[in-house]
Amino acid sequence: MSKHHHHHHAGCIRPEAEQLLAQAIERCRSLGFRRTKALEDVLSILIRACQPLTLADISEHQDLGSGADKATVYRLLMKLEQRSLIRRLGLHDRAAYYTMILPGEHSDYLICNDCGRIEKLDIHCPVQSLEKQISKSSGYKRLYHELEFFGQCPECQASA
Amino acid sequence: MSKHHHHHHAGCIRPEAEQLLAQAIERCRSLGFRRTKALEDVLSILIRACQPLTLADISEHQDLGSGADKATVYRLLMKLEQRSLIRRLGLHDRAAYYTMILPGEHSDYLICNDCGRIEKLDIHCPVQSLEKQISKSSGYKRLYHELEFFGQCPECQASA
DNA sequence: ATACATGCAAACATTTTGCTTTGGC
DNA sequence: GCCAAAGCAAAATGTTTGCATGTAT
Repeated sequence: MSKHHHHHHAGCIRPEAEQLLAQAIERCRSLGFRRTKALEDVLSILIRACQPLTLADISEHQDLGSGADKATVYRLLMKLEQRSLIRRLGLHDRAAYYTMILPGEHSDYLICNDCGRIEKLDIHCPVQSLEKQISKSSGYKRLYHELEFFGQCPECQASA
Repeated sequence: MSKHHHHHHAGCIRPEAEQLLAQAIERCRSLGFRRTKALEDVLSILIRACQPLTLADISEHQDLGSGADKATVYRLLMKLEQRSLIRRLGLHDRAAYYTMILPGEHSDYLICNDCGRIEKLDIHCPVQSLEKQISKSSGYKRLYHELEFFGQCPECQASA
């Protein structure tokens, strides 16, 4: 039972959240989404969260004022992912994680194998430049990458 | 239905497979594993596979001569992972993937978002050196990383 | 009015566990 | 003979779908 704790830090401070939300909604509208409470809530939660969230995280989130059903949230996430507004990450938990795709923001993560804690890494990612090169040599298009570091966090070292 | 095809390439050529297998078994023995057919089969399959395999891939593999039960294979994989003989990867499929940890072999992957094809990348990974640095600044121990590139493979581009 | 979006429940896929039996040591 | 490992079956977890209803446009 050491794994898969969800650490719900209160969302980080994002002064431009309102603005990002408005933009995201606008983007959705132009893609043909209807403006529903569930959509606004899901976008808002994802934008304010400074870490990837699971379907359960979102559909049980206190800010989901609409109390939208898990299936509804799921379908929204699918659609948002297809339209490249969000990205699905595989972070080794059994569940998939979702995170907002924000212009100019790329994140790599540091994950504790014991407690499941996920930390955003503040590093200059050296992989970006590789992408073009790989795209060219492989013929793959629309390339992006995920880089995750796994290990044992200090607290888990102490309690082990 | 475009995702999650499993591409069972015949295992790549690995001339030293026999040797690696013998070593792995020896390692297991020294860790207290009993020498069972299921263990030998699972190790053999993982060593000969040149790509990560899911639990289903392994427990339905033709080389699993013993016909070991899925639960048995699962428990073996758990144990092998705990003892760091294999590594579990999250490659975005719903299922977890497993791959042998071989000395001096680190792999990064290129994965098609449409058909699920997984290709091992033959690149000089620029992240290795970051690990020490991150370990130092974060306090995490036993660090390793996963780097995956996702995109749309040429075939899926054609059929899209 | 029409389609898209939702809620609820059920189906699926995969992982994980319980318990009895088998077999390595 | 003892205890780890295997087999079988069932539970648990998370994802996905079907269908009737509600609602944004």
